[in-house]
Amino acid sequence: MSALLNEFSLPTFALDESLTTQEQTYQHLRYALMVGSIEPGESLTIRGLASVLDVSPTPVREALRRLSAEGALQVLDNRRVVCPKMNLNRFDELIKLRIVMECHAAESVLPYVNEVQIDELERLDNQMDMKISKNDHESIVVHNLKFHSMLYKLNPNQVVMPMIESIWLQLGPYSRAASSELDKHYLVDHHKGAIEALRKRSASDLKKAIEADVMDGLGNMGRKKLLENIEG
Amino acid sequence: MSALLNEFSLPTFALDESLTTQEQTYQHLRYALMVGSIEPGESLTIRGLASVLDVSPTPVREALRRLSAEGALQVLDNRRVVCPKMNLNRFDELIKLRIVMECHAAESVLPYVNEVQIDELERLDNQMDMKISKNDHESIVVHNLKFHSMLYKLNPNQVVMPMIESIWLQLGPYSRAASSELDKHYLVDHHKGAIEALRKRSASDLKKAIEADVMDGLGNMGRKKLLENIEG
DNA sequence: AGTAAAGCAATGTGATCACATTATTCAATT
DNA sequence: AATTGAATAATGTGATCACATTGCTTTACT
Repeated sequence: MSALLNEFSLPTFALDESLTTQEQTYQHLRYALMVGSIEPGESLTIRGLASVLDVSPTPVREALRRLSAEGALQVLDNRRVVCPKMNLNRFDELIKLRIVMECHAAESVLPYVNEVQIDELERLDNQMDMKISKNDHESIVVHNLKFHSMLYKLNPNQVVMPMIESIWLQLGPYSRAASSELDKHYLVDHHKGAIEALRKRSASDLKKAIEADVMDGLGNMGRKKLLENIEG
Repeated sequence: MSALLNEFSLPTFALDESLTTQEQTYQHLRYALMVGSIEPGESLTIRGLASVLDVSPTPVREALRRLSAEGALQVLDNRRVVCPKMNLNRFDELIKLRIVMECHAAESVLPYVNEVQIDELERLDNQMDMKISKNDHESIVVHNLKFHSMLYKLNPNQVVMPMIESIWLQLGPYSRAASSELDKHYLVDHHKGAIEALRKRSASDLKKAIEADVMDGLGNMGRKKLLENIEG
Protein backbone atom coordinates (compact mmCIF):
# COMPACT_ATOMS: atom_id res chain seq x y z
CA MET A 1 0.00 0.00 0.00
CA SER A 2 1.46 3.32 -1.04
CA ALA A 3 1.26 6.48 1.02
CA LEU A 4 -2.28 7.01 -0.12
CA LEU A 5 -4.67 9.33 1.55
CA ASN A 6 -6.71 7.21 3.90
CA GLU A 7 -10.14 8.01 5.21
CA PHE A 8 -8.87 9.14 8.57
CA SER A 9 -6.52 11.78 7.27
CA LEU A 10 -9.37 13.80 5.80
CA PRO A 11 -10.94 16.03 8.45
CA THR A 12 -14.71 16.03 8.77
CA PHE A 13 -16.26 19.03 7.14
CA ALA A 14 -19.87 20.13 6.83
CA LEU A 15 -20.76 20.05 3.16
CA ASP A 16 -23.68 21.55 1.31
CA GLU A 17 -25.51 18.67 -0.33
CA SER A 18 -26.98 20.93 -2.99
CA LEU A 19 -23.54 21.56 -4.46
CA THR A 20 -22.18 19.43 -7.26
CA THR A 21 -20.11 16.43 -6.29
CA GLN A 22 -17.09 18.04 -7.87
CA GLU A 23 -17.57 21.16 -5.76
CA GLN A 24 -17.93 19.12 -2.57
CA THR A 25 -14.84 17.11 -3.40
CA TYR A 26 -12.93 20.30 -4.14
CA GLN A 27 -13.92 21.96 -0.89
CA HIS A 28 -13.16 18.81 1.06
CA LEU A 29 -9.64 18.54 -0.29
CA ARG A 30 -9.11 22.27 -0.13
CA TYR A 31 -9.97 22.33 3.54
CA ALA A 32 -7.73 19.35 4.23
CA LEU A 33 -4.83 21.12 2.52
CA MET A 34 -5.45 24.40 4.26
CA VAL A 35 -5.37 22.97 7.78
CA GLY A 36 -2.44 20.71 7.04
CA SER A 37 -4.18 17.35 7.00
CA ILE A 38 -2.40 16.35 3.83
CA GLU A 39 1.32 15.96 4.17
CA PRO A 40 3.88 17.49 1.81
CA GLY A 41 4.99 14.76 -0.59
CA GLU A 42 1.81 12.75 -0.21
CA SER A 43 0.43 11.53 -3.51
CA LEU A 44 -3.24 11.78 -4.37
CA THR A 45 -4.75 9.33 -6.80
CA ILE A 46 -8.07 9.74 -8.53
CA ARG A 47 -9.38 6.28 -7.79
CA GLY A 48 -8.03 6.34 -4.25
CA LEU A 49 -9.82 9.55 -3.37
CA ALA A 50 -12.92 8.44 -5.24
CA SER A 51 -13.22 5.34 -3.09
CA VAL A 52 -12.49 7.23 0.14
CA LEU A 53 -15.06 9.91 -0.66
CA ASP A 54 -17.40 7.35 -2.19
CA VAL A 55 -17.87 9.12 -5.50
CA SER A 56 -16.97 8.34 -9.06
CA PRO A 57 -13.54 9.26 -10.46
CA THR A 58 -14.94 12.04 -12.65
CA PRO A 59 -15.59 14.74 -10.00
CA VAL A 60 -12.33 13.87 -8.26
CA ARG A 61 -10.40 14.40 -11.46
CA GLU A 62 -11.84 17.87 -11.89
CA ALA A 63 -11.27 18.80 -8.27
CA LEU A 64 -7.62 17.77 -8.56
CA ARG A 65 -7.22 19.82 -11.74
CA ARG A 66 -8.71 22.82 -10.03
CA LEU A 67 -6.41 22.54 -7.05
CA SER A 68 -3.41 22.02 -9.31
CA ALA A 69 -4.32 25.14 -11.26
CA GLU A 70 -4.39 27.05 -7.98
CA GLY A 71 -0.90 25.89 -7.12
CA ALA A 72 -2.12 23.82 -4.19
CA LEU A 73 -1.15 20.54 -5.82
CA GLN A 74 1.59 19.62 -8.23
CA VAL A 75 1.29 17.52 -11.38
CA LEU A 76 4.47 15.53 -11.94
CA ASP A 77 5.83 14.41 -15.28
CA ASN A 78 4.38 10.97 -14.55
CA ARG A 79 1.03 12.77 -14.53
CA ARG A 80 0.70 11.86 -10.89
CA VAL A 81 -0.63 14.47 -8.50
CA VAL A 82 1.23 15.15 -5.27
CA CYS A 83 1.15 17.61 -2.44
CA PRO A 84 4.24 19.77 -3.06
CA LYS A 85 7.19 19.50 -0.71
CA MET A 86 8.52 22.57 1.05
CA ASN A 87 12.03 23.96 0.94
CA LEU A 88 13.65 27.11 2.26
CA ASN A 89 13.64 29.05 -1.01
CA ARG A 90 10.03 28.33 -1.78
CA PHE A 91 9.02 29.07 1.78
CA ASP A 92 10.77 32.43 1.77
CA GLU A 93 9.17 33.36 -1.53
CA LEU A 94 5.74 32.35 -0.29
CA ILE A 95 6.05 34.35 2.92
CA LYS A 96 7.39 37.42 1.13
CA LEU A 97 4.62 37.20 -1.43
CA ARG A 98 2.03 36.69 1.24
CA ILE A 99 3.15 39.86 3.01
CA VAL A 100 3.19 41.89 -0.20
CA MET A 101 -0.26 40.74 -1.26
CA GLU A 102 -1.95 40.90 2.10
CA CYS A 103 -0.52 44.34 2.77
CA HIS A 104 -1.82 45.46 -0.59
CA ALA A 105 -5.23 43.92 0.09
CA ALA A 106 -5.39 45.48 3.56
CA GLU A 107 -4.43 48.90 2.27
CA SER A 108 -7.05 48.84 -0.46
CA VAL A 109 -9.69 48.16 2.15
CA LEU A 110 -9.33 51.53 3.82
CA PRO A 111 -11.40 53.62 1.35
CA TYR A 112 -14.36 51.29 1.79
CA VAL A 113 -14.41 50.50 5.50
CA ASN A 114 -16.87 51.91 8.04
CA GLU A 115 -17.17 51.72 11.82
CA VAL A 116 -19.87 49.08 11.85
CA GLN A 117 -17.71 46.74 9.84
CA ILE A 118 -14.76 47.30 12.13
CA ASP A 119 -16.98 46.46 15.10
CA GLU A 120 -18.05 43.22 13.42
CA LEU A 121 -14.46 42.33 12.72
CA GLU A 122 -13.54 42.95 16.34
CA ARG A 123 -16.45 40.85 17.54
CA LEU A 124 -15.37 37.97 15.33
CA ASP A 125 -11.83 38.20 16.67
CA ASN A 126 -13.01 38.23 20.27
CA GLN A 127 -15.29 35.25 19.74
CA MET A 128 -12.40 33.36 18.25
CA ASP A 129 -10.07 34.16 21.12
CA MET A 130 -12.60 32.72 23.54
CA LYS A 131 -13.23 29.51 21.66
CA ILE A 132 -9.78 28.49 20.63
CA SER A 133 -7.85 25.98 22.67
CA LYS A 134 -4.34 27.05 21.86
CA ASN A 135 -3.12 23.58 21.07
CA ASP A 136 -5.58 22.76 18.31
CA HIS A 137 -3.77 23.45 15.09
CA GLU A 138 -6.84 23.14 12.89
CA SER A 139 -8.99 25.70 14.67
CA ILE A 140 -6.09 28.12 15.04
CA VAL A 141 -5.51 28.08 11.30
CA VAL A 142 -9.18 28.25 10.37
CA HIS A 143 -9.94 31.15 12.66
CA ASN A 144 -6.85 33.10 11.78
CA LEU A 145 -7.58 32.85 8.08
CA LYS A 146 -11.22 33.71 8.70
CA PHE A 147 -10.12 36.96 10.29
CA HIS A 148 -7.80 37.86 7.43
CA SER A 149 -10.42 36.87 4.88
CA MET A 150 -13.11 38.99 6.48
CA LEU A 151 -10.75 41.94 6.61
CA TYR A 152 -9.76 41.89 2.94
CA LYS A 153 -13.30 41.26 1.77
CA LEU A 154 -14.32 44.63 3.18
CA ASN A 155 -13.16 45.76 -0.23
CA PRO A 156 -16.18 44.70 -2.27
CA ASN A 157 -14.21 44.46 -5.48
CA GLN A 158 -12.37 41.16 -5.30
CA VAL A 159 -9.53 40.12 -7.52
CA VAL A 160 -6.78 39.70 -4.91
CA MET A 161 -8.57 37.30 -2.64
CA PRO A 162 -8.25 34.19 -4.83
CA MET A 163 -4.52 34.76 -5.09
CA ILE A 164 -4.08 35.20 -1.36
CA GLU A 165 -6.03 31.99 -0.86
CA SER A 166 -3.70 30.29 -3.30
CA ILE A 167 -0.78 31.21 -1.05
CA TRP A 168 -2.61 29.93 2.01
CA LEU A 169 -3.20 26.66 0.23
CA GLN A 170 0.46 26.36 -0.61
CA LEU A 171 1.52 27.06 2.97
CA GLY A 172 -1.19 24.92 4.55
CA PRO A 173 0.37 21.47 4.19
CA TYR A 174 3.58 22.72 5.75
CA SER A 175 1.89 24.66 8.54
CA ARG A 176 1.44 21.60 10.74
CA ALA A 177 5.09 20.66 10.58
CA ALA A 178 6.08 24.27 11.16
CA SER A 179 4.13 24.73 14.35
CA SER A 180 5.63 22.24 16.73
CA GLU A 181 4.12 21.70 20.14
CA LEU A 182 6.75 23.86 21.75
CA ASP A 183 6.23 26.91 19.61
CA LYS A 184 2.47 26.99 19.89
CA HIS A 185 2.60 28.39 23.37
CA TYR A 186 4.30 31.49 22.10
CA LEU A 187 1.66 32.00 19.44
CA VAL A 188 0.24 35.49 19.44
CA ASP A 189 -1.64 37.29 16.73
CA HIS A 190 -1.66 40.98 15.87
CA HIS A 191 -5.36 41.19 15.12
CA LYS A 192 -6.00 43.76 17.81
CA GLY A 193 -3.28 45.93 16.30
CA ALA A 194 -4.85 45.62 12.87
CA ILE A 195 -8.24 46.66 14.21
CA GLU A 196 -6.70 49.63 15.95
CA ALA A 197 -4.99 50.67 12.74
CA LEU A 198 -8.29 50.35 10.89
CA ARG A 199 -9.97 52.71 13.34
CA LYS A 200 -7.19 55.25 12.84
CA ARG A 201 -7.40 54.70 9.09
CA SER A 202 -3.65 54.32 9.17
CA ALA A 203 -2.36 52.40 6.18
CA SER A 204 1.17 52.13 7.52
CA ASP A 205 0.08 50.81 10.93
CA LEU A 206 -2.25 48.35 9.27
CA LYS A 207 0.48 47.02 7.04
CA LYS A 208 2.83 46.72 10.01
CA ALA A 209 0.24 44.68 11.89
CA ILE A 210 -0.38 42.37 8.94
CA GLU A 211 3.32 41.84 8.31
CA ALA A 212 3.94 41.10 11.99
CA ASP A 213 1.02 38.71 12.09
CA VAL A 214 2.38 36.73 9.17
CA MET A 215 5.94 36.69 10.45
CA ASP A 216 5.14 35.82 14.06
CA GLY A 217 2.58 33.26 13.00
CA LEU A 218 4.03 31.03 10.35
CA GLY A 219 6.99 32.97 9.03
CA ASN A 220 9.51 32.65 11.82
CA MET A 221 8.44 29.18 12.93
CA GLY A 222 8.52 27.73 9.46
CA ARG A 223 11.87 29.23 8.69
CA LYS A 224 13.38 27.93 11.90
CA LYS A 225 12.07 24.45 11.24
CA LEU A 226 13.42 24.42 7.70
CA LEU A 227 16.84 25.57 8.86
CA GLU A 228 16.88 22.82 11.51
CA ASN A 229 16.22 20.22 8.84
CA ILE A 230 19.11 21.46 6.73
CA GLU A 231 21.60 21.46 9.58
CA GLY A 232 20.57 18.25 11.32
CA MET B 1 -27.13 30.24 -32.85
CA SER B 2 -25.78 31.70 -29.68
CA ALA B 3 -22.57 33.70 -29.42
CA LEU B 4 -20.56 30.54 -29.46
CA LEU B 5 -16.91 30.42 -30.13
CA ASN B 6 -16.55 29.60 -33.80
CA GLU B 7 -13.56 28.02 -35.41
CA PHE B 8 -12.30 31.31 -36.85
CA SER B 9 -12.11 33.13 -33.55
CA LEU B 10 -9.46 30.79 -32.21
CA PRO B 11 -6.01 31.86 -33.38
CA THR B 12 -3.74 29.25 -34.86
CA PHE B 13 -1.15 28.08 -32.42
CA ALA B 14 1.66 25.56 -32.75
CA LEU B 15 0.87 22.72 -30.37
CA ASP B 16 3.06 19.94 -29.08
CA GLU B 17 1.43 16.71 -30.18
CA SER B 18 3.09 14.78 -27.37
CA LEU B 19 1.07 16.68 -24.78
CA THR B 20 -2.24 15.39 -23.50
CA THR B 21 -5.36 16.53 -25.30
CA GLN B 22 -6.42 18.35 -22.19
CA GLU B 23 -3.11 20.24 -22.09
CA GLN B 24 -3.36 21.18 -25.75
CA THR B 25 -6.93 22.37 -25.29
CA TYR B 26 -5.90 24.37 -22.25
CA GLN B 27 -3.01 26.05 -24.02
CA HIS B 28 -5.15 26.76 -27.04
CA LEU B 29 -7.84 28.51 -25.03
CA ARG B 30 -5.30 30.17 -22.80
CA TYR B 31 -3.54 31.70 -25.77
CA ALA B 32 -6.81 32.83 -27.27
CA LEU B 33 -7.75 34.56 -24.02
CA MET B 34 -4.35 36.15 -23.58
CA VAL B 35 -4.30 37.84 -26.98
CA GLY B 36 -7.93 38.86 -26.80
CA SER B 37 -9.45 36.46 -29.32
CA ILE B 38 -12.28 35.63 -26.98
CA GLU B 39 -14.61 38.50 -26.22
CA PRO B 40 -15.74 39.48 -22.72
CA GLY B 41 -19.20 38.07 -22.19
CA GLU B 42 -18.72 35.27 -24.69
CA SER B 43 -19.94 31.92 -23.42
CA LEU B 44 -17.91 28.76 -23.86
CA THR B 45 -19.68 25.42 -24.01
CA ILE B 46 -18.03 22.09 -23.58
CA ARG B 47 -19.61 20.43 -26.59
CA GLY B 48 -19.16 23.51 -28.74
CA LEU B 49 -15.44 23.71 -28.09
CA ALA B 50 -15.11 19.96 -28.38
CA SER B 51 -16.51 19.99 -31.90
CA VAL B 52 -14.46 23.04 -32.92
CA LEU B 53 -11.25 21.52 -31.61
CA ASP B 54 -12.32 18.05 -32.75
CA VAL B 55 -11.82 16.33 -29.42
CA SER B 56 -14.12 14.69 -26.93
CA PRO B 57 -15.87 16.70 -24.22
CA THR B 58 -13.71 15.27 -21.45
CA PRO B 59 -10.45 17.18 -22.04
CA VAL B 60 -12.40 20.37 -22.76
CA ARG B 61 -14.18 20.10 -19.45
CA GLU B 62 -10.91 19.88 -17.57
CA ALA B 63 -9.34 22.73 -19.52
CA LEU B 64 -12.32 24.95 -18.71
CA ARG B 65 -12.08 24.04 -15.02
CA ARG B 66 -8.42 24.88 -15.01
CA LEU B 67 -8.96 28.26 -16.62
CA SER B 68 -11.84 29.00 -14.27
CA ALA B 69 -9.62 28.17 -11.31
CA GLU B 70 -7.07 30.64 -12.63
CA GLY B 71 -9.67 33.38 -12.80
CA ALA B 72 -9.53 33.51 -16.59
CA LEU B 73 -13.08 32.25 -16.97
CA GLN B 74 -16.14 32.59 -14.82
CA VAL B 75 -18.59 29.86 -13.82
CA LEU B 76 -22.09 31.28 -13.53
CA ASP B 77 -24.84 29.96 -11.26
CA ASN B 78 -26.32 28.23 -14.32
CA ARG B 79 -23.04 26.32 -14.38
CA ARG B 80 -22.31 27.92 -17.71
CA VAL B 81 -18.81 29.16 -18.37
CA VAL B 82 -18.31 32.64 -19.74
CA CYS B 83 -15.48 35.02 -20.43
CA PRO B 84 -15.85 37.65 -17.67
CA LYS B 85 -16.97 41.15 -18.59
CA MET B 86 -14.86 44.14 -17.65
CA ASN B 87 -15.89 47.13 -15.60
CA LEU B 88 -14.03 50.10 -14.20
CA ASN B 89 -13.67 48.81 -10.65
CA ARG B 90 -12.38 45.43 -11.69
CA PHE B 91 -10.06 46.99 -14.23
CA ASP B 92 -8.55 49.36 -11.67
CA GLU B 93 -8.04 46.52 -9.21
CA LEU B 94 -6.40 44.37 -11.85
CA ILE B 95 -4.01 47.11 -12.96
CA LYS B 96 -3.10 48.04 -9.39
CA LEU B 97 -2.50 44.41 -8.54
CA ARG B 98 -0.50 43.87 -11.70
CA ILE B 99 1.80 46.75 -10.77
CA VAL B 100 2.24 45.53 -7.20
CA MET B 101 3.02 41.98 -8.22
CA GLU B 102 5.21 42.71 -11.19
CA CYS B 103 7.19 45.27 -9.19
CA HIS B 104 7.67 42.69 -6.47
CA ALA B 105 8.70 40.06 -9.01
CA ALA B 106 11.11 42.46 -10.72
CA GLU B 107 12.68 43.51 -7.44
CA SER B 108 13.23 39.94 -6.32
CA VAL B 109 15.11 39.26 -9.53
CA LEU B 110 17.99 41.57 -8.66
CA PRO B 111 19.91 39.24 -6.30
CA TYR B 112 20.02 36.55 -8.98
CA VAL B 113 20.69 38.44 -12.19
CA ASN B 114 24.01 38.53 -14.05
CA GLU B 115 25.31 40.45 -17.07
CA VAL B 116 24.91 37.60 -19.53
CA GLN B 117 21.24 37.32 -18.69
CA ILE B 118 20.72 41.03 -19.09
CA ASP B 119 22.36 40.85 -22.51
CA GLU B 120 20.01 38.05 -23.51
CA LEU B 121 17.04 40.02 -22.33
CA GLU B 122 18.16 43.03 -24.34
CA ARG B 123 18.69 40.90 -27.42
CA LEU B 124 15.17 39.50 -27.12
CA ASP B 125 13.74 42.99 -26.81
CA ASN B 126 15.66 44.24 -29.85
CA GLN B 127 14.58 41.27 -31.94
CA MET B 128 11.01 41.96 -31.01
CA ASP B 129 11.20 45.63 -31.88
CA MET B 130 12.40 44.70 -35.36
CA LYS B 131 9.76 42.13 -36.07
CA ILE B 132 6.65 43.78 -34.74
CA SER B 133 4.35 45.65 -37.04
CA LYS B 134 2.87 48.11 -34.64
CA ASN B 135 -0.72 47.49 -35.69
CA ASP B 136 -0.83 43.78 -34.98
CA HIS B 137 -2.44 43.45 -31.58
CA GLU B 138 -1.64 39.78 -31.18
CA SER B 139 2.10 40.03 -31.70
CA ILE B 140 2.36 43.17 -29.60
CA VAL B 141 0.76 41.40 -26.67
CA VAL B 142 2.70 38.17 -27.09
CA HIS B 143 6.05 39.84 -27.33
CA ASN B 144 5.44 42.26 -24.52
CA LEU B 145 4.43 39.48 -22.17
CA LYS B 146 7.37 37.40 -23.34
CA PHE B 147 9.72 40.16 -22.23
CA HIS B 148 8.10 40.52 -18.84
CA SER B 149 8.02 36.76 -18.40
CA MET B 150 11.69 36.34 -19.24
CA LEU B 151 12.57 39.12 -16.82
CA TYR B 152 10.73 37.70 -13.82
CA LYS B 153 11.92 34.19 -14.48
CA LEU B 154 15.48 35.30 -13.89
CA ASN B 155 14.53 34.53 -10.32
CA PRO B 156 14.80 30.74 -10.44
CA ASN B 157 12.40 30.25 -7.56
CA GLN B 158 8.93 30.70 -9.00
CA VAL B 159 5.80 31.20 -7.02
CA VAL B 160 4.77 34.65 -8.28
CA MET B 161 4.76 33.87 -11.97
CA PRO B 162 1.53 31.85 -12.06
CA MET B 163 -0.27 34.67 -10.30
CA ILE B 164 1.03 37.31 -12.67
CA GLU B 165 -0.06 35.15 -15.56
CA SER B 166 -3.48 34.90 -13.98
CA ILE B 167 -3.75 38.69 -14.13
CA TRP B 168 -2.62 38.71 -17.76
CA LEU B 169 -5.31 36.19 -18.55
CA GLN B 170 -7.92 38.34 -16.89
CA LEU B 171 -6.83 41.44 -18.76
CA GLY B 172 -6.33 39.68 -22.09
CA PRO B 173 -9.92 39.54 -23.33
CA TYR B 174 -10.34 43.24 -22.69
CA SER B 175 -6.98 44.24 -24.17
CA ARG B 176 -8.27 44.21 -27.73
CA ALA B 177 -11.13 46.53 -26.97
CA ALA B 178 -8.81 48.76 -24.95
CA SER B 179 -6.27 49.32 -27.67
CA SER B 180 -8.22 51.04 -30.39
CA GLU B 181 -6.63 51.73 -33.74
CA LEU B 182 -5.98 55.33 -32.81
CA ASP B 183 -4.11 54.64 -29.61
CA LYS B 184 -1.81 52.01 -31.01
CA HIS B 185 0.32 54.59 -32.76
CA TYR B 186 1.25 56.10 -29.44
CA LEU B 187 2.26 52.76 -28.02
CA VAL B 188 5.67 52.80 -26.45
CA ASP B 189 7.21 50.39 -24.01
CA HIS B 190 9.68 51.01 -21.22
CA HIS B 191 11.72 47.89 -21.78
CA LYS B 192 14.91 49.81 -22.46
CA GLY B 193 14.47 51.62 -19.18
CA ALA B 194 14.00 48.34 -17.36
CA ILE B 195 17.18 46.92 -18.85
CA GLU B 196 19.10 50.04 -17.89
CA ALA B 197 17.81 49.76 -14.33
CA LEU B 198 18.86 46.11 -14.26
CA ARG B 199 22.40 47.07 -15.24
CA LYS B 200 22.52 49.63 -12.47
CA ARG B 201 20.96 47.08 -10.08
CA SER B 202 18.56 49.83 -9.13
CA ALA B 203 15.39 48.43 -7.59
CA SER B 204 13.61 51.77 -7.58
CA ASP B 205 14.38 52.53 -11.24
CA LEU B 206 13.33 49.03 -12.22
CA LYS B 207 10.01 49.37 -10.44
CA LYS B 208 9.44 52.76 -12.04
CA ALA B 209 10.04 51.26 -15.48
CA ILE B 210 7.68 48.35 -14.86
CA GLU B 211 4.97 50.59 -13.49
CA ALA B 212 5.27 52.98 -16.42
CA ASP B 213 5.19 50.08 -18.86
CA VAL B 214 1.96 48.76 -17.41
CA MET B 215 0.31 52.17 -17.20
CA ASP B 216 1.30 53.43 -20.64
CA GLY B 217 0.50 50.09 -22.21
CA LEU B 218 -2.89 48.90 -21.06
CA GLY B 219 -3.54 50.96 -17.97
CA ASN B 220 -4.33 54.37 -19.39
CA MET B 221 -5.92 53.13 -22.59
CA GLY B 222 -8.22 50.69 -20.85
CA ARG B 223 -9.28 53.21 -18.29
CA LYS B 224 -10.05 55.82 -20.93
CA LYS B 225 -12.12 53.37 -22.91
CA LEU B 226 -14.10 52.28 -19.87
CA LEU B 227 -14.82 55.89 -18.92
CA GLU B 228 -16.01 56.60 -22.47
CA ASN B 229 -18.46 53.73 -22.24
CA ILE B 230 -19.90 55.05 -19.00
CA GLU B 231 -20.41 58.58 -20.28
CA GLY B 232 -21.67 57.80 -23.78
C1' DA C 1 -51.59 40.30 -31.28
C1' DG C 2 -49.80 39.15 -26.94
C1' DT C 3 -48.99 35.68 -23.57
C1' DA C 4 -48.60 31.30 -21.52
C1' DA C 5 -47.84 26.56 -21.82
C1' DA C 6 -45.96 22.65 -23.93
C1' DG C 7 -42.51 20.48 -26.60
C1' DC C 8 -37.90 20.20 -28.16
C1' DA C 9 -32.99 21.05 -28.31
C1' DA C 10 -28.75 22.02 -25.86
C1' DT C 11 -25.96 21.80 -21.87
C1' DG C 12 -23.41 20.34 -17.53
C1' DT C 13 -22.66 16.47 -14.52
C1' DG C 14 -21.50 12.02 -13.10
C1' DA C 15 -20.63 7.18 -14.15
C1' DT C 16 -18.50 3.59 -16.76
C1' DC C 17 -15.43 1.55 -20.09
C1' DA C 18 -11.21 0.79 -22.99
C1' DC C 19 -6.54 1.70 -23.56
C1' DA C 20 -1.78 3.07 -22.97
C1' DT C 21 1.55 4.13 -19.61
C1' DT C 22 3.66 3.63 -15.29
C1' DA C 23 4.59 1.25 -10.91
C1' DT C 24 5.14 -2.80 -8.31
C1' DT C 25 5.79 -7.65 -7.39
C1' DC C 26 7.91 -11.89 -7.99
C1' DA C 27 10.76 -15.27 -9.98
C1' DA C 28 14.79 -16.65 -12.51
C1' DT C 29 19.63 -16.04 -13.33
C1' DT C 30 24.32 -14.84 -12.38
C1' DA D 1 22.32 -12.41 -2.11
C1' DA D 2 21.83 -9.02 -5.55
C1' DT D 3 20.03 -7.90 -10.01
C1' DT D 4 17.60 -8.30 -14.07
C1' DG D 5 13.51 -9.73 -16.40
C1' DA D 6 8.77 -10.76 -17.01
C1' DA D 7 4.25 -10.57 -15.30
C1' DT D 8 0.81 -8.35 -12.79
C1' DA D 9 -1.47 -4.44 -10.71
C1' DA D 10 -2.54 0.41 -10.50
C1' DT D 11 -3.11 4.77 -12.61
C1' DG D 12 -4.26 8.76 -15.82
C1' DT D 13 -6.58 9.85 -20.04
C1' DG D 14 -10.09 10.14 -23.32
C1' DA D 15 -14.54 8.62 -25.12
C1' DT D 16 -19.32 7.53 -24.57
C1' DC D 17 -23.70 7.19 -22.30
C1' DA D 18 -27.66 8.42 -19.18
C1' DC D 19 -29.91 11.86 -16.75
C1' DA D 20 -31.48 16.18 -14.86
C1' DT D 21 -31.61 20.97 -15.69
C1' DT D 22 -31.72 24.93 -18.45
C1' DG D 23 -32.73 27.55 -22.69
C1' DC D 24 -35.37 28.19 -26.64
C1' DT D 25 -39.03 27.55 -30.06
C1' DT D 26 -43.49 26.62 -31.40
C1' DT D 27 -48.17 26.10 -30.59
C1' DA D 28 -52.52 27.10 -28.40
C1' DC D 29 -55.61 30.18 -26.09
C1' DT D 30 -57.65 34.55 -24.58
